[in-house]
This record gives sequence, C-alpha cells and structure tokens, in this order.
Amino acid sequence: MQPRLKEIAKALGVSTATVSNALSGKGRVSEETRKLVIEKIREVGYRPGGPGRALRTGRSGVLGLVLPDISNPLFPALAQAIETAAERAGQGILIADSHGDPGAQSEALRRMVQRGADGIIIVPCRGTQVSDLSLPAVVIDSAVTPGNCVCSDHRQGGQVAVEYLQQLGHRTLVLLGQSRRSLVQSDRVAGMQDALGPGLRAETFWLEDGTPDLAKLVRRGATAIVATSDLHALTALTRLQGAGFSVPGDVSVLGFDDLSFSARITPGLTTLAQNMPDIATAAVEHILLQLENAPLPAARLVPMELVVRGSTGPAPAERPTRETRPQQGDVTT
Amino acid sequence: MQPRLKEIAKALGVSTATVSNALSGKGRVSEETRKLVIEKIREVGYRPGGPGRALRTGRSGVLGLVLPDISNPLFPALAQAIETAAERAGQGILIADSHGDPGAQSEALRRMVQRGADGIIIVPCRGTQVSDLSLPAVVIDSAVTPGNCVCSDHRQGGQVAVEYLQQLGHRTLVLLGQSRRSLVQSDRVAGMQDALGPGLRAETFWLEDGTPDLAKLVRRGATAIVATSDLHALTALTRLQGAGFSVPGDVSVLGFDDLSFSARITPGLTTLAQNMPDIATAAVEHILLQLENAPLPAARLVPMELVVRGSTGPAPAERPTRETRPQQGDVTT
DNA sequence: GGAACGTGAAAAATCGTTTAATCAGCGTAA
DNA sequence: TTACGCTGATTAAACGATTTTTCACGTTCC
Repeated sequence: MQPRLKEIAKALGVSTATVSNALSGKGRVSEETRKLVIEKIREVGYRPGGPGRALRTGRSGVLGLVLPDISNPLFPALAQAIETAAERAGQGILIADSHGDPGAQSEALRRMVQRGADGIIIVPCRGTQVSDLSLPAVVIDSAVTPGNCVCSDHRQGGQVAVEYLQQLGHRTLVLLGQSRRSLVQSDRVAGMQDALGPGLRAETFWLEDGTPDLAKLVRRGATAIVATSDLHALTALTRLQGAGFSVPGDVSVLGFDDLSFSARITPGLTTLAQNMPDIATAAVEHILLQLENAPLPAARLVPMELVVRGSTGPAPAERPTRETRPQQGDVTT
Repeated sequence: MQPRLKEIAKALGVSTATVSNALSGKGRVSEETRKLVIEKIREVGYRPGGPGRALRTGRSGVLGLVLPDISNPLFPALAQAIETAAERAGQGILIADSHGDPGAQSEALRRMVQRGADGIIIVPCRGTQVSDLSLPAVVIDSAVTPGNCVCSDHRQGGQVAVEYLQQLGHRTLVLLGQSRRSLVQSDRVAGMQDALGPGLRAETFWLEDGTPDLAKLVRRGATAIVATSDLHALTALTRLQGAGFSVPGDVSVLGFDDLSFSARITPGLTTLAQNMPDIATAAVEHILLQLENAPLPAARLVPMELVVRGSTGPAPAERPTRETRPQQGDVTT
C-alpha cells in the first residue's frame, strides 16, 4: 500500500494541510518543518495520489490523444513525440482509436472528458469537424482545418518535393495520392501542382480510383513518381524494381512521412518528413496555454523537411521509349 | 460544464445516494424513481465523473501500457489491439515510453501508479525484470520471462517458418537476427534451429555483429533468407532485388510480425504474424482477473501464424553457381 | 395496541488532496 | 494594559462519487 498524506502527517505529528503546504510551498510553513516533511516523504517515497488531487483541483495531469487509426504506420512517430512532449510537461497520455468513424470519435471524446482529461489532442477522422467540447483541444490535421490547429505544412512539402525533382532535371512526373477526401493528401498534391511550371508536366492519380500502370507510364517518359505517403512510394518502388527498372537510374521515387522502413530499403527512400517533435511540442503547449486562459498563438504551421536518400537521382539522359528490360507479371496472388 | 450527480438529484428532488443507487442497481430504489432517474440522466447526458469515482472506489478504469519504444513499427498493431481490448472491457489506456532505459521504465511505472492506473501491461526493456509493483501487472515479452506473462510463441513461429521452407524444397537457409540480447529474437532463432534436420542447413548471422553479404551467400547456394523481423526481411529483399536477383525465383525471403508495409511491397512479404487481438485480450483479461483476486491462468502462449505472400516460393531447381545476372553496386550513399 | 418487519429514501461517512478560514501564541506599539 | 499584527500551524470545507447507516412510514402479526 502506498503511503498517504495522512500517514506522513501522523508520523511527523503535524496536520495533512501542513504537509501539503510544505510540498507545494503555498501556505505558511517554517523552514524547519518543511525540511522535516521533505525528508520524510523522500524516506517513504510518497507521491500525491492522482485521483484525490484531480478531484480537488480539477486537473488530472492527463491529456487525451484521439486518433483515427492507431495502426497507421505514421502513428508511432507521432505518438512518441507527443508522449515525450507531454511527459516533459508533466502530463500523461490517454489514447483512443476512433477507427475512422465519426460516431466512435465523438464517443471517444466523451470518454476522455469522463476520465478527467485536462485537454485533448485530436487527429480527426476525414471530413469531421471537432465540435465544441467542454475541454481545451488542439487539432492535428491540415492547414485548411478551422480552429485550434497545429500541423505540418503539407502544401509546402509538396512544393519542395516537386522543386527538388525539377532541379534534378525531371520534366515528367507521376503524382500518386490515395484519397481525395484526405485533407492532408490533397494539400500535398496541391502543393506539388503549385510548383509545376512551364516545362514541368505531371499526371495525378488517386489510388481510390484504381491502380495506374506505373511501368507503362515510365516507358512513356515519366522519370519520377511522387507518392503522398512512403507506403505508396514503397509499393511503387518495389513494383518498378520487380519489373526490372532501376531506381533511381530509370526512375526516381519520392514519398512522404519518413516511415520506419524508408531508411532501411535499398535504395533508401527519399521523403518529406514531418517534424514530429515540433508538432508535438506545439500541440501540448497549446493545450497548456488554453488551460491557463493565456492568449493563444495563431494556428501553427510546421515546415516539412526533405530527407534525401538513394531513391531519387538525376533524370535519365536518354528519353526514347525503352522496351529492353523484361517485364514480369505481378508475382503476388 | 458537465452535469454532476448533485444537479441530477436536485432536479429530481431526491438525494445523490438515490441517483447513484438507481444507476448502479445496488441499494433499494423503487422501480418508479429508477425510471425517472434513468430518463433524467439520459436527458442531460450525465456520466459519472472519473476522479470522484476513482477516489471512492479505488478504481480508475485505466490501464497503463509501458513500452520500450513507441516508434517501433510493431507497436501500432499492439497498441491498437490493446486499446480495443481495453475499451471493450471499459478500460482506458495510458501510454508511456521507457526509451529502452530501465531507469525510465521504473519511473514510468511509478507515474502509472501515481496516476491511479488499475493495472499495468508492460513490454519490458531488454534484460529488465519487472520487480514487484503494487499493482496487477502482465508482461508481454518472451516465454522465458518469469512471472505473469502473455506472449506469442516465438519459438514455435521459428519452427513453422523453417518447416514451411523445407516443404518448399529449400535446403540451405540464411538466418538473420538483430540482437542476441533480445529474448524475442533469440527465441525465434532457437525455434528455427529446432526445425533444422538432416539435409537442411542454416547459417545464422546477427546484424549487431555486422551485415553479411547476402548476394554472396545466395550465389554460394543459399535459397532462402529468414529474418527475425519484417524490417530486416525488407532490407534483404530490396537489396537482393536491387542486385538483380529474382524474389522468389532465385531466393525466398521470409520475415516476422507482418508489419504495415509487408503486404504492400512487390512481391508481398511472407511472414509470421503475431495474433495481436488474442494477446491483447489475454493481457487485459489477466489484469482484470488479478483485480478481482480470481485464480490466474498459467502464462499464456499464443501461436504465431504463417501468412504466405509472394516472397517465398519453391527452391530453384538448378543449383549451379549463377553469374548470369548483373550485379550492381549499392546505390545508396 | 404495541412490537416486529419491510420498504424506500435520506443522511452521513468516506476516499486523498488542496485551500480558505481560523486560531493560539508572541512580540510590539499605543 | 490592551489592541494589533505577524507567524506557524490546525481545522474545516470542498471536490464527486459510492456505500454504510439511519430514519420515516406502512403493514402485519401477535
């Protein structure tokens, strides 16, 4: 059994209020008794119990983190950054998975409130507005999301990606997205299209419409594939490699998010990484400011960072249609 | 502001005790007033507040999940399964990252206790014993871990992997592990070695000792690579493909854990998957049983499951050293 | 008619902590 | 001497729920 304030007080022959004051430095306690108290709590390893404190102060020291899909491979980096930032601020993290379902999302939010979370960090389901909850909240999504939002500048990331490929001499790109409804992905694609200019063409495909034949596109002259996620970039890369193309000799491949595997494949995947520590720190800080009723900073946009690895290189010099390499069918069943 | 028990009671002209009793069905409440209470709480959307209840009952409805590294790509599946299993049991999940450091791990455990967690699910750091904490706990690690443990049967997984390759006609294997100190990995390798028999050879490499030259090993006759993680299997697969080998035509590749990308590469990665839902359910159930002082089941071993995809196939018929395919150097810098 | 009993609900205690209100003792100034 | 202020600490209230105890009021039974 953990020692409680009452035990400490009894052992020292003082009241619980005095012990509490000594620890918080709030009331009036002589230096002498303060020393005694501190020594005692160190001796028995006392820590104020959460529920009692939460009940009295209204603060639990816990933040809720609501995600649309924990099994998303982007999640580890985000969760780790948020956990680290929160712990630094003395806050714990309560997680919940909305499974991409708006109903489950509101239910998760309600549970967070019920469990006494001090604030909520939410990565919303596609197409959901986070309505007014009775708690400080911050949204991690896309810049177009209204309200208290901290997120990567996905649009700028898209621009940087395309500009980088242009510098390498690429003139015909293939842009790959998963779903138009994802604000993050459409931001990224919009950024890519921003950076297109004279002499730089791009064809955009959404995987929700079906899978394009990348090998054919490359044979027709595309020299670089940009996917809105490393996951799709990886699919493209291994498919092209399996079809006999050289990456980046014949075609460059570029992704987003710097997922765990991206550095560990051959060639390493060039990618636009989110600055998770900055996002997490800003998000946690945003909640804490709201808790103190402090003036809030404007929505924070964190720049994305280009991580250059082996999957991108100069555009191939020769441009003619090449049929030299064998094309083997998809091996998977 | 959320409605409280007091408001409900006042609105109905009864005492808080009656409302509480009506909701829990514990005391003596007439059917009539119970109806009234239930209707009222539905009307105003009342939910009992966590801290108050936690303080009185000693139960917070929250479990701690302590991990050595949230950014590990295996984590999403585990965390999601545990969150789902916990939510089903009405429990929330408080996460913490020990960053692989035993000191940070004990600190994380202490914080969990302080925050009022009802129990703790812990994936321990390498080489740490989870000493007696004052809370119900369950360890997810390896079968050799003493104490309350729920985990995959990694050894059996290793056996299944090798037996499967043997059936495909493979006779010379390369076994790849990362670190000998990892109980999970050494279990898996041990299982693989268990399954070796006459006519089935295997050479084992630990990546902590350095990276073996897989291309050379394949040219010398190895026809299958088994890695203790999909991450290393992916590295091997892309490296071999980049070096001009056909997978699975020339060499089969097999991994563990069925990570997010494993199904999305070409060829799909054959792997031994952990049954995360079963593990999570068992772990949560184990905690809840401890909370009720119920008799505990023995340590639970959950079998691993072979997921066959495109990266494995019959051993190539011809065995002579082949130099026909071009070998290109490592493109990454 | 009074004791025993049953029922429904209120009153009060409790969990652990913080904090506002109070108090005893002491020194000092009017 | 009395009133006042300061200091250090105690007492008591409060947070929101649950649970034990008590209570009021009928009914039934001798």
